[in-house]
Amino acid sequence: MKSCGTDEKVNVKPFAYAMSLIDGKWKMHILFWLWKRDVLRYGELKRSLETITHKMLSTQLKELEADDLIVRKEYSQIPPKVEYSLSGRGLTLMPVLQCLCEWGNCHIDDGKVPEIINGR
Amino acid sequence: MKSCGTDEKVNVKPFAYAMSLIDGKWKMHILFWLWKRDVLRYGELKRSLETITHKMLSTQLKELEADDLIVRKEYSQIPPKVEYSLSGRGLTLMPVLQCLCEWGNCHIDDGKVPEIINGR
DNA sequence: CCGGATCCTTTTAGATACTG
DNA sequence: CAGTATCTAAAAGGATCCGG
Repeated sequence: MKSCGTDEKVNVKPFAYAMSLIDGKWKMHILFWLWKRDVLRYGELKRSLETITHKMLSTQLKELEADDLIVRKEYSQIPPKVEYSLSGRGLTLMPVLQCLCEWGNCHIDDGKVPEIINGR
Repeated sequence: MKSCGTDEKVNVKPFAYAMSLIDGKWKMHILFWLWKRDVLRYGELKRSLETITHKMLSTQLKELEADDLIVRKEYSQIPPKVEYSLSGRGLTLMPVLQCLCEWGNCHIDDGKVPEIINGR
């Protein structure tokens, strides 16, 4: 039974809000790797994401940090060393990624041809 | 305890595969509305998404249909009538959206300022 | 090693007009 | 009503150089 009138099953705003934080092209992928590896330096992250460029990585990292989804830890030394990890708030988002991973596992070979996967 | 060697907590490919299906700018939003409303005509969908353009909507719908996440039902009549809904496969993706909605609900007023929300 | 700034190319998105 | 096609404007992306 649904409450008649203004709202149905789900509300738009919480969804739209969550989407606005993660809809950058690489954000989910960055969160994924930080989840998988716990802590990564800038260069490690770049290598993990393979095809991402310098510019993209730094802008996306800054936005994620501004939204308090990741934490940036800078060591004052030369050469510089910067480590990234999930923030507490970022961690709470991991069930979503978990869910997505499970879905991928179940459906990756659905009969459909995923060229994306075979591609590289 | 993690299996040492090649893989850790999670695999990349299932995640990358899932991401590849939903990373279009409007895809998640379209799936969301079809979930919320069950069935929507082309025009209804367009109104629901508010700022989406004609072109975007049709291309994203075609891709979602090609990936078997939604179903397009065309009535042969004049004026034309086309209804969109989630496919069986698309439905299995809803736990992910559910999860995202719940996260949004919990974090939408985290103290952080979501201009996105206040904006309109 | 990290990452900001710049220039330039490619992609994407919006507006408009047109068809069945 | 539900699209497609075309043209143009805007944004994203890549390469490179520089500086802490």
